[in-house]
Amino acid sequence: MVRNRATLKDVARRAGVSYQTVSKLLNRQIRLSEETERRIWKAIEELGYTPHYNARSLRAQRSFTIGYSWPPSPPDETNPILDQFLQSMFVAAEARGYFLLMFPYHYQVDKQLAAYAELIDAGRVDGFILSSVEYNDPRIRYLQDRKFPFVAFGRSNPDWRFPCIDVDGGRGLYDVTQHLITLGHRRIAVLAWPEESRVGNNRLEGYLTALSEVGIPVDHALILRGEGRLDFGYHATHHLLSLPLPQRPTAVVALNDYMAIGAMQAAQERGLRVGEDLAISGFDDIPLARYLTPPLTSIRQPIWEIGQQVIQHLIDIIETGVPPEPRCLLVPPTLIVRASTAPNAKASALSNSPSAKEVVNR
Amino acid sequence: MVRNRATLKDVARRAGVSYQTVSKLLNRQIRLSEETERRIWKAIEELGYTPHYNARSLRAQRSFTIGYSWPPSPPDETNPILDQFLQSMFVAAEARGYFLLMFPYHYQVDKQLAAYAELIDAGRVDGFILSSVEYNDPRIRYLQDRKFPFVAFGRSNPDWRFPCIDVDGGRGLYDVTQHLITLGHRRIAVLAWPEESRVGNNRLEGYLTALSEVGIPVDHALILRGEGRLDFGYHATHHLLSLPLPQRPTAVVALNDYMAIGAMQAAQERGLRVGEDLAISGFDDIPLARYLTPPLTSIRQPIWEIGQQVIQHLIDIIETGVPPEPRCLLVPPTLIVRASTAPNAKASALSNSPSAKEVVNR
DNA sequence: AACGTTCGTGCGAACGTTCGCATTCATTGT
DNA sequence: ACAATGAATGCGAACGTTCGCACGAACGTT
Repeated sequence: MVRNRATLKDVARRAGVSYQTVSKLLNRQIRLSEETERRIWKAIEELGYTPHYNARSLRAQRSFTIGYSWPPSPPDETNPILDQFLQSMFVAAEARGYFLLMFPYHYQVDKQLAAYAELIDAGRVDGFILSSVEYNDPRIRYLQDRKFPFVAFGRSNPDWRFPCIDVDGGRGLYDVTQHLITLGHRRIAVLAWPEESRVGNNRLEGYLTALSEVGIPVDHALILRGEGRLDFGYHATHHLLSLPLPQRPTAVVALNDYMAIGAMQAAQERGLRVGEDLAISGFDDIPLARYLTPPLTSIRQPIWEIGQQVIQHLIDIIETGVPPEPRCLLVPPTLIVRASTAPNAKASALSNSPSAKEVVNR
Repeated sequence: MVRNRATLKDVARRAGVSYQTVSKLLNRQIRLSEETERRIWKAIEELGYTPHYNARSLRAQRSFTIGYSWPPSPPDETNPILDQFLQSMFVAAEARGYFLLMFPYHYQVDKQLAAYAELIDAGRVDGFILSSVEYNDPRIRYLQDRKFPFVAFGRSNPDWRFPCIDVDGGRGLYDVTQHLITLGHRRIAVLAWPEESRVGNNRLEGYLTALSEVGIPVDHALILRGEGRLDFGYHATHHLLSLPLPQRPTAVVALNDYMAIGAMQAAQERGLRVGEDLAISGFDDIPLARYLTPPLTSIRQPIWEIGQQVIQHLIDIIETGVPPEPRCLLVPPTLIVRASTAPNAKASALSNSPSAKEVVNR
């Protein structure tokens, strides 16, 4: 291992100043004569000097590091936003001189909190990003208790005040439901998540609002709850399609794309043409959605933007010491209309190939 | 921010010893009288002492941190193994007291190397994990030059010597090709990657070996190369299916699941029953594979195991200073046989629902 | 009785920064 | 002409560890 590090002292010696002067120049805490400054920069250049991270952090009591941990996805699912979210966060962090530190996610609460505590006590991180936030999330309670900086991607209890950013899933569901209503649908089923799911409830609200706005009564037989897997979408849709005709839905809104795909399979097995005989929509806009037969209408979350915001916000809190406004920032998702909710047979047939053109709302 | 850190000196004072003694006890560099040791542990416990990371690293000139960066997946694809690979790596790292540091991937070579150089010079990492390694990878050259520890997930130039672990993609393709031959197929097409693709070439070899072993001549019209996208699989398969009957393939082996899905769509559009009229297989075994209609035969990479190995190996190199054996370790993937390569019509029809049972080879 | 050995513990220094205050020197106002 | 100002730089200390060596006591050996 080649360890030829140049230190501040080396630079200073070569530039003929004291090493503290160099430090201050680098931290912009001082104004030097043009001449001296040039000499110092030259020396830095020539020696290829890079400040030593641990020394700086030790003295400054700051780590320029942000901790992040997330629950692994189950073996039969892919996390559709992970890659983009992470990439967006590094880029935002790098721009301000920070890096991300990753650590394992523990489901056991005490182990989980111990992991956060250790990183804090060891001075390894200046703040955390939380995701997959649920009701009564113990991490939020803990970090608030310790007054340690964090920003959450996702909301928690409505009466808690903490810095967070979330996709307005309710808005997404409102948009797609309204879209279906405009197409003439009146009996719209929804494949939802369990009642404990905070994200699920937020989304469901948008559906209910859209219905009530135009005076369509809510039919609770059309709201089915499950674990968000493809199987559930498949079986639930079979169930819906075997309801007596007057109650049978003409459209199915799924809270994620996997359930929507299951729904499509069920419909196709029964000989229904998706988009014409039964409209189906998803959520997440996974890459595959546009390639399905027919292409799936879905809702795209502005993940890149969220990664940027979440990091900027956290660094602001770290560097100013004060959360500017601990309210939750909601960003709207985008409805992507494709053939699975086509207005009529013709549109559906035309867009049956992978190169189908898409309609993006907003 | 509550900053009530206890330091070594606090612990030492309370236990009535010098702080260096406490340090040595924690690092197991010393044997103490039972009595003293108990007092020290008690003090540590009572004060909730956690060693300060930056101080330790500064003195020890080690960061207990591993750097990792990977190319973001294009917007119309999901990285099917990212989540599991990362999770596996943190768990392995944590077990040995390390964490992972993530940083953005730059496509421009000089920027890319600058990122690696800065992390090294700043003393932020003790080693790197590389992935998406290609021929003549500049990162490998650079790190070897600097004699800085790293382990690659993936091979590079055959004549380069560096520590690496890779999935034996050739073996995977050998297995699936042989499987198809056993089912009676003789004209087996392959949807491959561009010639510059190292991974693609490794895999293709297995296909060629399997054919030559049973004396089937290679038909170059059946080897189509493209970018690994769904569209390519779709169009290539349409092309294959319009070949004159004697040259037309009865099976299509795709180098990833997305191309396989495209192939399935093309076949179905032409009214062919996948698994009966045309066998199709993929690679990666994405979660969706088992839910397709029919379920897709694919090849599963032992990602968890690779994450573990890659980290263990790197930490061994870091801690001993010597790469034990710079050869590439190849781990075999697993062939998952499903209905898309069913031996006959009956099997195919039976396994047409999401709950179809799977056959796992090896 | 004198002499190594081992055990348990302590001490001073160093890792490479940043921070606060002190110092030098030229410039300015009166 | 002299104190007061300000600009440019230097100095010592501190951050919390780990490392190498030294030291005294207890013990068995010659």
